[in-house]
Amino acid sequence: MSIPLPGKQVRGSKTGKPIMALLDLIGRTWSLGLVWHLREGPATFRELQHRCEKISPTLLNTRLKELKALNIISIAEGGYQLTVQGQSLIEIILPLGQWSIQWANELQEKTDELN
Amino acid sequence: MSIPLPGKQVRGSKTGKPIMALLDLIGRTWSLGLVWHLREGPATFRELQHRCEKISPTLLNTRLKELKALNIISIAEGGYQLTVQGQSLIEIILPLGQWSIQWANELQEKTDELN
DNA sequence: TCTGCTTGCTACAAATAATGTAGCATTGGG
DNA sequence: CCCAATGCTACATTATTTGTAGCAAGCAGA
Repeated sequence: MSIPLPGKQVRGSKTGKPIMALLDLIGRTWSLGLVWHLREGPATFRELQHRCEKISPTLLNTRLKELKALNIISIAEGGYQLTVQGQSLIEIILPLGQWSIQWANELQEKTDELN
Repeated sequence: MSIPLPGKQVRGSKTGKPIMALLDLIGRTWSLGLVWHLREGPATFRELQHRCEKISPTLLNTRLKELKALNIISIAEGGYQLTVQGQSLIEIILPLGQWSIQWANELQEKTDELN
């Protein structure tokens, strides 16, 4: 799969509108999960495999390359880490943690109602 | 692919931590894109195909079912639309629009520097 | 009622992407 | 020199996505 560069054709947009490039990126297996896990701090390749619980090294490497190319993560001593841009992205996304908990609760209630 | 129900095993978490269920969902092709497009208002099946520019009806239907089951969208007269929860999700995600524009600019600058 | 259209969706084969396992090259002790 | 750990590639298997065709149902007009 080619890297979803804004300005180039991406999934969902012939003209590569930035938001569509981003949604294309995010819509790839593990890509946001990786960013999410890097929130805890820099990590080596094997550490990332561990944080993700289960991800093939093949795909991990593919995603790392994409995210690097798109300037969301970088590699340094200590391992992979979020760039400044990556951090600003994670800040937007952070509330999803809380949201998901509430969502899980309401789904639970809904299921309970049916019993 | 089974629906990523919080509490069940999902990609990235054996115990189905809500955030992992959510990231699993979001990491599926088109799923966030669909939500994004519904932001503009309710849409019929064919209208959604149109908004997405290019999505196979097979997948569209699959995603719609998932999102319905997870209570993020619902169907009514006028077509598919965001539920209250779907709306609160979109509100979190809305800033991505702005973020992506800035991101695209900075990527552009980076590329320019190399020339 | 007989078209002729639109809509929502399914079928299914072909193309692409993700997984899992094995393992190799490199680095850093001891 | 030997051992262990790390980063990563190879590659076959399996799963997901796409693309095209087309059908059943509903509706409007003649």
